[in-house]
Amino acid sequence: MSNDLKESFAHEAPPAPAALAAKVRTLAPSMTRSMQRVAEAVAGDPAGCAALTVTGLAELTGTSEATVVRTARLLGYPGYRDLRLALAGLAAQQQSGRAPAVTADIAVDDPIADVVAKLAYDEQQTLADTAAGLDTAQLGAAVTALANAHRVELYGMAASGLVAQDLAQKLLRIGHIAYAHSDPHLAVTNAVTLRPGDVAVSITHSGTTGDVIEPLRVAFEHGATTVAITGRPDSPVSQYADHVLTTSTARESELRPAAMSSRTSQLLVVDCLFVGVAQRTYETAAPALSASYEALAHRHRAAPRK
Amino acid sequence: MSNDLKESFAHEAPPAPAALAAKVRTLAPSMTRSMQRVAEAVAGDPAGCAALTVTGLAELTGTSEATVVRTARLLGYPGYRDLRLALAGLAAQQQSGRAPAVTADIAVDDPIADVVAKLAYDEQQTLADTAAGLDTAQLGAAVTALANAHRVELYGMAASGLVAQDLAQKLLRIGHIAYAHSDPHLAVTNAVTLRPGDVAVSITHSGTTGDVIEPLRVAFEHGATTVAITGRPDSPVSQYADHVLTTSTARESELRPAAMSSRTSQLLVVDCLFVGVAQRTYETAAPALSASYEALAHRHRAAPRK
DNA sequence: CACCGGGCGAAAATATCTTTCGGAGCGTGA
DNA sequence: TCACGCTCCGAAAGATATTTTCGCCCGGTG
Repeated sequence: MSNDLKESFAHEAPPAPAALAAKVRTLAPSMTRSMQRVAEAVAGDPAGCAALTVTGLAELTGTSEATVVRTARLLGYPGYRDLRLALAGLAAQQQSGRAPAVTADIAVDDPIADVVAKLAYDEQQTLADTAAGLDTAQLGAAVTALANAHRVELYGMAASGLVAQDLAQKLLRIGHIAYAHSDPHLAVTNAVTLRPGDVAVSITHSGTTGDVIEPLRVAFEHGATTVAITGRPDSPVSQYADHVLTTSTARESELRPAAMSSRTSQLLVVDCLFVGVAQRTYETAAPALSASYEALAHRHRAAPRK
Repeated sequence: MSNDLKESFAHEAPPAPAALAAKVRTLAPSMTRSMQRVAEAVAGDPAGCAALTVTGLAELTGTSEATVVRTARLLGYPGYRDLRLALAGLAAQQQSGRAPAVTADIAVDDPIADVVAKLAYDEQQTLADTAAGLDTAQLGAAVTALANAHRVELYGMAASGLVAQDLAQKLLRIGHIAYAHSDPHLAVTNAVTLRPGDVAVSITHSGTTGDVIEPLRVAFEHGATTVAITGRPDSPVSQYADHVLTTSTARESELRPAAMSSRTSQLLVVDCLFVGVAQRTYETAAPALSASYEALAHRHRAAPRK
């Protein structure tokens, strides 16, 4: 009961979240000298003050705990504790506000933390670009072909070869026959054996890698369904591709070779293919997935619970 | 003095500001039941929890104050008070930030366009989490070791094996001696030949893959510098690692195996290592890079003029 | 010069957080 | 199955931080 009175009196309903600096300015004139000192410190360095206890802030401003609490009250908070929380929030907002300042190229003398931030940002950008630029019709067609394929052969060299292997591994896990080839000779001889109903996939960022174009051509001519994953949809590789999936091309720099972002982009495409196939063949894919988990269980040491 | 030991063990240097959800996921498996309850509440409703005292949160989660504090510690904060501040910051960020995008799991009947969007978003999230959770001190140390290494050997199985190969390929391109191994037997026999000045890197998401722990142990015992890239910093693999680089753990679902996001995360770490090494050895790395470009030129067909 | 009133801080009172300690539950090996 | 040892967990003591109380001090005033 006595609470009712108390609450109705504290009509400063919403404690300001971010509009704190403004509130300080508004209320400053009505503050006493000591309180102004506190308010000033708070407005000037929210992050720093958030790290301080009442006592700490009192000392910093050369005042007392009581004054700090009074100031917090004046600013509309129930006490210092809540002001401090608001301060932490404000600091976090400011922090995140100036985040996207890392678009610059990576320089030789960048500190390691910047490298991490820039790389992460660039790769995020690459993912967004790829997703935006992906032709879902082509993707759907490719998924259909893969899902119904009797056999899938993947061709890719160097970094793209790893992407090919990644897809092969995943398709194998859900019971599809899929192999990746990095040896140009074997790739071609392998392509010769393909027939209608089989699928060949070539992965090349430039679209001009002869070593993966050849097997795709052979596969194409033997009647297999062919898919190209490339950053250049108008490149030679597309000639022999029934379905072309376009990866994005990010600007590269000396310290960030194109292989990096093209790989990210290719992997996203490959993941989409995989999930698409898994969806279409869910009946067999799901049990195959869990079976492969169990089969590997004994190769893992007991996990530490603590 | 006795403190030194204690602190050096708690090498989780920076209390996470916004990467809290990621940290919860990373550490959740190593948590006890009660602590998981707390972590869950915290990750689920940062704003709500920020308004609660230790006692309040303990009651909400049906646990005790002690457990709440323990959880806060595990997450890298000195105590609950600091976790609470971080929570307030997180809440403020979420408030100001845009709405949470398509966070839903991928369903069997999702149209292909949704699959693309969800995968892209999830991978972006993974990148952000990884970047936020990466310990730059450990990363820097690992880079230094790699840059000065006489020889680098990489161990990884299945998907992680591809990541290992990716790094090996890139290091080779800038003139470093680096090889990736996927054959457990060869890996161990190879590790035996390592000596001080050499570097061994094991990549395993679970941290429990015996096949890559063994070679790392052997390398460690032979005096080589060892690095572990894992999603579980407290797992067995870390035992033999001079430097532990933590990758993020995303929630997985049936159609989105953990391998997908862990691979993304691992690749970011590996890219950071590569760029770091390239920076440190720029004098030799730069010419090596352009030389390898030229060497491959003749394997590309004429690019289409338009 | 005595008085008054509000601003202010020291210190008590309270709330909150941290640590300690021992009991309960659980897996392990005999 | 039972005893053992282990870790997990919460109650309560102990330490900090916050809020409140109380009265001094200072400047203005009659």
